[in-house]
Amino acid sequence: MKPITIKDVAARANVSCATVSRVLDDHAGISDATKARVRKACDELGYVPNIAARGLVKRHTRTIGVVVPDISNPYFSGVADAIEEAARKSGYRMLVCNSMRDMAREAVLLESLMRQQVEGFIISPVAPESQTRFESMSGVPPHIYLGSNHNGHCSYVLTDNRLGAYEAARYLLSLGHRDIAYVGGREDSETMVQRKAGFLQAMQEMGLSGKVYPCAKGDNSLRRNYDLAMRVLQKKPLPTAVMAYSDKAALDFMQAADDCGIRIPEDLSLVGFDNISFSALPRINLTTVSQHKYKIGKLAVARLLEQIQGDDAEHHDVLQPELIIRATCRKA
Amino acid sequence: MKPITIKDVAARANVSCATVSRVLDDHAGISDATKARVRKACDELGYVPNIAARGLVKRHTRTIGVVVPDISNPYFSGVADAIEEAARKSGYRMLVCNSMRDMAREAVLLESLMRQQVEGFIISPVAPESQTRFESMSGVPPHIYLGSNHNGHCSYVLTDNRLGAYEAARYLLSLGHRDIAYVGGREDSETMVQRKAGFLQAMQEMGLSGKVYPCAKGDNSLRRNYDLAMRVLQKKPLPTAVMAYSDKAALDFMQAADDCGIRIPEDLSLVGFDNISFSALPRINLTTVSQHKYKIGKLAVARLLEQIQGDDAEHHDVLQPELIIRATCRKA
DNA sequence: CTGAAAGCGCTAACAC
DNA sequence: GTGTTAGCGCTTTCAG
Repeated sequence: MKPITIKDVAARANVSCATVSRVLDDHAGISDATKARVRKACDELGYVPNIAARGLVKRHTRTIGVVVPDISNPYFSGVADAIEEAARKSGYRMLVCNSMRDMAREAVLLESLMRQQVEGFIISPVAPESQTRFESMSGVPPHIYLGSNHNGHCSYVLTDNRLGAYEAARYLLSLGHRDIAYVGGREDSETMVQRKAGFLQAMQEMGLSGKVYPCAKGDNSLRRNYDLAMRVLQKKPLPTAVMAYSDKAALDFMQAADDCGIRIPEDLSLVGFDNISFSALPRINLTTVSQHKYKIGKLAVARLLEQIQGDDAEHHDVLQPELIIRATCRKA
Repeated sequence: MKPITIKDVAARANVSCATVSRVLDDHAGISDATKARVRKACDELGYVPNIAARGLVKRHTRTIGVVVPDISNPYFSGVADAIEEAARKSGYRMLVCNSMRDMAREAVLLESLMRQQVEGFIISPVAPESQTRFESMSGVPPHIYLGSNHNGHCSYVLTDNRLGAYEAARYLLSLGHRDIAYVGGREDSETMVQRKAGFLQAMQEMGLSGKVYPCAKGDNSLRRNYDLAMRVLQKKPLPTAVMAYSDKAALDFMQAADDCGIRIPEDLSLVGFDNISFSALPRINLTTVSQHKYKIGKLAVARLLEQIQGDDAEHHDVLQPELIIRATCRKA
């Protein structure tokens, strides 16, 4: 049972392929009679147009690619959902890929997306070097960066990471904490650099020096945050508060603290970053900095579509973070 | 800057398109000299083959579709990850879609996948009626069902839902619970029917009757589980234990219990189903029934590929669930 | 209003 | 070894 093509439909409706194509594309100037005949033939045959063939001749695919470092992280799946919705509303399809924080894989994915003739893509790069690589490639289609892993000379949409971390640190400070540790994040990530800078700035303004414990470079293991937390939890004296790079890192930290019998917030205050859905869970109730996933996705699609339509201006969209105070912090 | 085609490469390397095609496809019998020349031209031009054009002539796309009801649920994103990995290892690409538990959307997605000429798909259907619909359509490619939402006359891979629920109920019973409520799930879901049956069977074997509180039909709101939990938590007397349809529902139940000041497990024991990653979080520590996401995904791909290669036998793969005892249950 | 023909980028016979 | 040709399924001139 080989696939039904436009020819089969044409034959059955006693018209030419051109006519079938026209009614399927809703062209004006077709008699109602033939229109009906063609539609009927399509139904009877169960005809499904081959979108690739169409793309070939139309020279567009109405498809965008999305590549995120970790799709099972609710932050990224939330953003991807928002992108999908916005894209669909504009008649575009979305292809999502998971780079798994691996630059080599990221490059492979990008090429794969190009082979599939995406008209553009939205990427949350593994590291700033990703951009360098893209720029060295030829024929890279329009794209928008998500987050801070780029050199600034490009279109991007991000949450003000520095500000978010700054505000979180200020909050901890206002609670009387002075010995605050920053935990998690990879040093080769620009996002990390900025969050760390916000943290350090707030500390310095108080004449304090904050300690930073980044992830070991190149360690992408699932346990990396947990292991790191364990190391920090051995310190004596224990910091009175911890700012985690992300909610995911914060949750792993919480796990480790639990396993050590260190209570949060009684013994140690904790704040995250991202406001993923699971941070609002009962018992977790993580105080965190919120990024607006929906706005980010929507804006990224809008910018990408502008770029696809020929707007070659650089757009820098910086969204404001919001401190969500829940239950993992208390007075020092 | 229009896209580079095989012609451009051919021209630059002073060969025919056919030759370029041959070296790209690693055909035997090409002189090393031309091979090198072609490769060089590709690099210099930044040529990226158009996979759609190739698919047109090869009459295959090496692509499979996956449709899940809720990609932001870690259970499904876990399965999708496993599918992607298995597919990639066999030289296939994966397209994931999110039906959002909406049958109409599910149908649209399926057609969209067919337009994209997927060679087959793996679907976790919204409801058993989905299958009826697929069967009424013509030209539907090979496919594998995930879970229980089908009539059994098809290839599927699932976890033994009845057994899983049965074992969870037995566990609760062994702890001395007698007043157990089953909460969540939609009644038009076959998965629900089976889990409910396992629960009820265990109860009946003890001469008990279990109460079941399903979600309101058609309610896909984010709050549905929470609202339902609230209703159950108003009951007097309160059941001493609750079996939730899924971990997600269990987590929402926990939230509601917290908000009511009802303690888990002190006042009420709770068990979930799925063993999503977040159930192992500190403080959550949900006792649950585990489905093996990785095995499920891998097996589904293997079966689908067999089917694509012409094996038209029906395969029914039923995986054993595993009760994961954590900290949300205690003696009645 | 509709058909014939050319061609999108690529590969697969079949020549030479 | 390599080129020529035809054609995958579709849309789009250009005629009529």
